[in-house]
Amino acid sequence: MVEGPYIAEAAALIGDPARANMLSALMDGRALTATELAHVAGVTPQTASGHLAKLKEANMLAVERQGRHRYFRLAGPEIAEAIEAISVVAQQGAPRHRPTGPRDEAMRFARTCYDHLAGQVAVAVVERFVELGYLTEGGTDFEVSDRGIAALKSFGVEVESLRGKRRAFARRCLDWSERRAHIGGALGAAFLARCETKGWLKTRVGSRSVVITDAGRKGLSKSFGVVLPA
Amino acid sequence: MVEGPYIAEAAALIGDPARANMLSALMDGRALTATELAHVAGVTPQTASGHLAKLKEANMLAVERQGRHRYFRLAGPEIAEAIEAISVVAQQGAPRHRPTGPRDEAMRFARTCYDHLAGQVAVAVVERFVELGYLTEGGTDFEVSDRGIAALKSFGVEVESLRGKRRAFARRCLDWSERRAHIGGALGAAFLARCETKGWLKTRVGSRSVVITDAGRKGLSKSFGVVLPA
DNA sequence: ACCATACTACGATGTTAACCGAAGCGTTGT
DNA sequence: ACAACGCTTCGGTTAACATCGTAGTATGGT
Repeated sequence: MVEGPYIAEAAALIGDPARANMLSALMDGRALTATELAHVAGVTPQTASGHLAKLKEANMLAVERQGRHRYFRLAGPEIAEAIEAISVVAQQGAPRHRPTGPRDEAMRFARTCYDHLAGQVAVAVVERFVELGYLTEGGTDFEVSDRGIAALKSFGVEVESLRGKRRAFARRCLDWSERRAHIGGALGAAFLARCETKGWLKTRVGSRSVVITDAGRKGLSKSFGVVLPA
Repeated sequence: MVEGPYIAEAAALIGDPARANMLSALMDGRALTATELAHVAGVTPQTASGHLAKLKEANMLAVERQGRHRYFRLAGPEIAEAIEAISVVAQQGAPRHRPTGPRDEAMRFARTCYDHLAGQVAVAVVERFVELGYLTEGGTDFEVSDRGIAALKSFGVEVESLRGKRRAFARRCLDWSERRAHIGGALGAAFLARCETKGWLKTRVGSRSVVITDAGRKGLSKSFGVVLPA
C-alpha cells in the first residue's frame, strides 16, 4: 500500500480550514483573485499567498494572471468531485451543532457545482430528460439521443459544437445533497449558461446557491415537463 | 460558505500519513485489529489507538469487539468513495518520483474496492454486461434486466435476495484507475464473493490486488464473453 | 515621475498535534 | 492464580506549520 502517503498529502492540503474555505469558494468554477480568497478564508493576503502557492504546486488550482491580479480557479472537475465526496463524509460524520439554516435549504434546492447546476433542480431535470429519452447513462458520462439533440437545439444549446472539446462532454456528477447524478461537463456548463441568459436562473455573487425565477419554473415545466418541489 | 471548516475537519483527519495508511489498508472492506493497523501505519499501538479513536469519533470507522481484539472497518461505502476521489487528485497532483512498480500494474488490472471488484477486469465485466443487456445505468445505481437476473442466477448469484437489504443494491462506483464505473453495492459484493468461491479470483492478504486464475479467465470468457487484456 | 494597488518573500512567533515511554485495565490461556 | 496479550490513558518532548509584520517587486492609474 504505497499510496497512503500520497493520499495523506492531498488530504492534508484540503484539511486546513483556510484552504478548505478557499476551495469551497471556488466550487462554483469561477476564478477569484488572491485577495478575494484571502477574505473568504479570513486570513491576511500574505498567508493566503502561501496557501495558494501550495494548492497550485499540487495542481489543485490553475492560475491566470490579468494585469496585477492573479485569478485562481479549480484545476479541474476532479478536484470539485473530491471535495464533494469529502463533504458527504463530513456531513454524516459529525451529528453535532449543525443548524440547517435557510442557506442550506437554498443550497439543497439549487446551487452551482463547478460550472454546472446541482441540487434538487438539477436532479429533477436529469430524471425528466432520461424519462423523455433525451439522455441515457453510460459509463462515466451521459449519452444524448437524437431526440435530445433536437430538444436542446430548440432550447438554445448546440450539442454538436460541444463534442470536439478536450473537456468531457456530459460527465455524470454525483450530487452532494441528493446523492443522485446530475449533468456536468461541457453540456452541463452550456445548459446552466443558457438558463441564465434566458433569465430562468440567477446566480448570486459570493454564494453557490442559485435562484429559480418564475420564468424559470414556467419554462422548465412548459419546455420539458420538469416538476419542481414547491 | 459555512461548510468549509467541516470539510477541513474531515480532510485533515484523512490527511495524516498514519491515518491515511490505515484507511488505505481498510479499503478492501475487511476488518482489521488495532495492532494490525498500527503495523501498516508504522506507529506504536499507543499512537494507533489515538488515531483510531479519532476516526471512530468522526464516524469514519466502525468497531466491533471480539474477545480482546477490536476489529475496525470502514463505516460505509461513502468513506471508500471519498478516499478514491482523493486518490484521483493525488495521482494527477504530483508528477514526481512515482515509480509504477509491478504492484501498481497488478492493482490497475484487478483489485478490491471496499468489498467488490475494481480495475480493468471489473470495468470489462460491466461493459460486457451492459452490451448484453444485463445491466442499464440509471441514476446512482445500475438496473438489472430480467435477462440479467437469469444470467446471474445460472452463475450462482440470487439477485432478488439482495434487494431487500438496507444496503444499496448495485451502486455505480467510479474506478480510480480506469475512470469508468464498476458495480458496487450488494450486487458487486455478491459477484466478487461468488467469483472467489468458484475459484476464478484469489484475493491476497495484506494487499488489495486480486489475481485472476486460469479458470477465471476461461470462465469469464465462456460464461459472459468478457474479453480481458493479456 | 509619483503613488496606490496586488501580490510575494522572509523571518519570528505561537499553537497544534503526532509520537513514544510508562503504566493501567480487561480478556484469554495455562 | 498467574502470566501473556491486546488495547487504552497519561505526560512530556519534539517537529511541523499556520499566522502575521516587515519589506520587497510588479502593474496600473494620475
